[in-house]
Amino acid sequence: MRYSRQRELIIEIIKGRKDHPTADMIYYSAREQEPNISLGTVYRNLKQLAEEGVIITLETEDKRLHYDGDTSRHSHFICNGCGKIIDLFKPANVPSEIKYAGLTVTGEKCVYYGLCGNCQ
Amino acid sequence: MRYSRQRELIIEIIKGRKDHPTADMIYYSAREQEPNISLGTVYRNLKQLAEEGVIITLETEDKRLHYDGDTSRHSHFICNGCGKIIDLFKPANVPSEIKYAGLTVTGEKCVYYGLCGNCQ
DNA sequence: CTTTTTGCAAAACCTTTGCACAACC
DNA sequence: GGTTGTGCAAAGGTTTTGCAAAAAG
Repeated sequence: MRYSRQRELIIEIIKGRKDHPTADMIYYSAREQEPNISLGTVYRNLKQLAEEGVIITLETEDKRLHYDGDTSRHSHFICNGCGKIIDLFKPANVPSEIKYAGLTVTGEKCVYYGLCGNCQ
Repeated sequence: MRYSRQRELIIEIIKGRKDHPTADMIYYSAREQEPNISLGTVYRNLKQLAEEGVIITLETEDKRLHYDGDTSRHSHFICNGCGKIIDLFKPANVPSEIKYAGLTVTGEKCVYYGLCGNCQ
């Protein structure tokens, strides 16, 4: 991966926020500093960065991919009221059933749904 | 929700298989018994059934929604090799961090990624 | 008879891609 | 200079929707 100003900016944006933005949120944010950046470039870089493991993707019920700059092992909570995504740094335990089934686990994505403090 | 032949068929298809099909897989399966059923009808019913809690949705990295007729509490394993989705009936534990954060959990979706027995 | 559901086709939506040009090394 | 990345616009794939007709109760 070569250096590119656009990619650095995208990485900086994602790593600098904790709200798990979608591609177009990142696009609009990027345009503030780089007015000519295109949506295609944003998508291309996000895909590449996710494949390289620099960032993480979060598949949610809103059908849009969310991105997370924090690659440490953690889970997420999504509020059914306001849609906010909250990091949970105590990840779920891998079910013991997995070893009996002969499966090798290399990653996990656990999402908890419910209501946040403001919404209940 | 009124009775409809098409909806009954869709429910029967989903509840009758354990492979977590996508909308179009269900559509093709449904057409075998109901040749004139439309994709729109399948999508409309799947959405409705998921909202009513009759079936469950699974958001995966392949960007297509998968449906699960088993609504009991369980997790999933997705093989990075063959894409197969395997049920894990020992669900993950809810992280204790949740209660400290003032969150109320009403649901969870845990997906484990790795390789199944055939792919490693 | 009123309301819900359907089939069809078009639209909406998010994401990917082809291409010529620019940037990187 | 060869390769990778960009901007733009068009295309792709999945899901939703408007509408008139059909089915349900």
